[in-house]
Amino acid sequence: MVITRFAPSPSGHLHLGSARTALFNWLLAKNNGGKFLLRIEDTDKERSKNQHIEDIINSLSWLGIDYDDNITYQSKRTDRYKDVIQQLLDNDSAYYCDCSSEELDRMRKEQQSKGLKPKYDGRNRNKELKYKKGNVIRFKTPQEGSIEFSDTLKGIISIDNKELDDLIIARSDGSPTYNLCVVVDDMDMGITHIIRGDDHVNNTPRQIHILNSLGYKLPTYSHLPLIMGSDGKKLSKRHGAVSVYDYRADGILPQAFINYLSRLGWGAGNKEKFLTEELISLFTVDGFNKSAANFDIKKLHSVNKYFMKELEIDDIYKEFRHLTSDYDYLGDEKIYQIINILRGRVKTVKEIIDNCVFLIDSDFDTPSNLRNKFFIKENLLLYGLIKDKILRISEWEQENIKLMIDSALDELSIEMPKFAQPIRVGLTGTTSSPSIDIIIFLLGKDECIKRINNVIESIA
RNA sequence: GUCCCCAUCGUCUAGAGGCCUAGGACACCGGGUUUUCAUCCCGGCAACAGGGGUUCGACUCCCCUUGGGGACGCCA
Repeated sequence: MVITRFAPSPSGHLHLGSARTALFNWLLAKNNGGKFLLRIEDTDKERSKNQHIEDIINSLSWLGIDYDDNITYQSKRTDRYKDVIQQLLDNDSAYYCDCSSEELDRMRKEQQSKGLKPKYDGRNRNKELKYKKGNVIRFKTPQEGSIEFSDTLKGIISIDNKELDDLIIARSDGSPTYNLCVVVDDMDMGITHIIRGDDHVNNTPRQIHILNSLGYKLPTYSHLPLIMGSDGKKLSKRHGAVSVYDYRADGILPQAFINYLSRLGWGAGNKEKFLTEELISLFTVDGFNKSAANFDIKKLHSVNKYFMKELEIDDIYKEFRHLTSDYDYLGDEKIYQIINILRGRVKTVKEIIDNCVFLIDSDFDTPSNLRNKFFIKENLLLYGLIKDKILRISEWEQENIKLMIDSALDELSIEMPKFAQPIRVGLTGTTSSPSIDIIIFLLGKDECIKRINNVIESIA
């Protein structure tokens, strides 16, 4: 059975790149009818926060990425790690080292000044030091030959063992380090396929050496190139939001986010748009791209725009309610109406909210240039007429409002644009809005009258 | 600095030696529809980093150069 995992360290919000890693691992498991496991790498007590764990889980669940079995917490597995470290010590694959941080710093500086790659030189490797409080434990990396492993994207990667060094597997306080924990966990969890960021390529040979000395079968590796910013540089805050949380706050739909993320570094022919179910059936590691992809917010918005139109209204409603409670008093029916009318005009859910402000606030400010242009004596007749006609509508339906507008145009004998703009500005304070009949319908009779009265007053 | 990886339109990508006059999507530009704005529709601009090989034939294979990314922690 295919078993994949996502193993974040809870030191911040779920990052865009991590979300993509999670997604691909999840897709691989789903496509194969396997399992997708979640593991929290919280061995760094300083940086790990419960709040971040919660945020990561929430973000995954928002994206629709669910995990199987229970969450594994590394912080709860120290006994197991210690057993394995002892096992490595016993079979001569590890040793104690008493180098101080200062000594190591000095050593690295010296190496760098000679143009060498900074790494531990193995000075205590054969001293057979005994346990002493404050010692670290290092793994005995083979010193000769090279190590090869196969990566589904990159093919065979070969690294000279001389490039590696004896990495620390237990800190001076006895706590296990990342590379050790990863190996033990992947082994214990039965992980068969690992999809992770490119930045781990250099860890892989180290992990394989540990895996080998423990006698465990290697998983299949896929190392994805990292996601870059729009300028091809490392993705960071200055490129905009980097956490999934922020994109939700900006009104991106989870389906759109999944679609967009999946197309960064992966593809299935020319296919651009798909829902999660289809994505699962389409997904294979063969679709991975070898070169790094740049994150483009405009494309995300365009994908989101597509889903704003295509999805069920409930999918949008859900996000709408998540983002604001300002409109609760309007009632669900009205909110559905607003969403339906605005969804085809905007890129994000947040824009729906931003663009329907005129519905709650009748004291909006109309810019002076618009007032000067439209709130003039020549339009008094027009405003008076529409007020009169609105008052006389008995059944408040869109169809009747349309008929009312038609007859107003007739009586005034003017073209639609000449009529619609003054009304639009009077009712919304802007020159850009949905169709005028829809606006009148949404505002309701009383509110329309109130606003038109305000306009008439301001002219007089 | 040392090692590892990568290289098709501005961006995401299609392309597995002849199917390529290099396709699609986003962005951009132009036109149309429209009750303003947006949507929508149609059209256009636009790329195989450079140099050597291999081959009857290279975007596709090999090498070098250049450019980009990553790693080099008692972080993960």
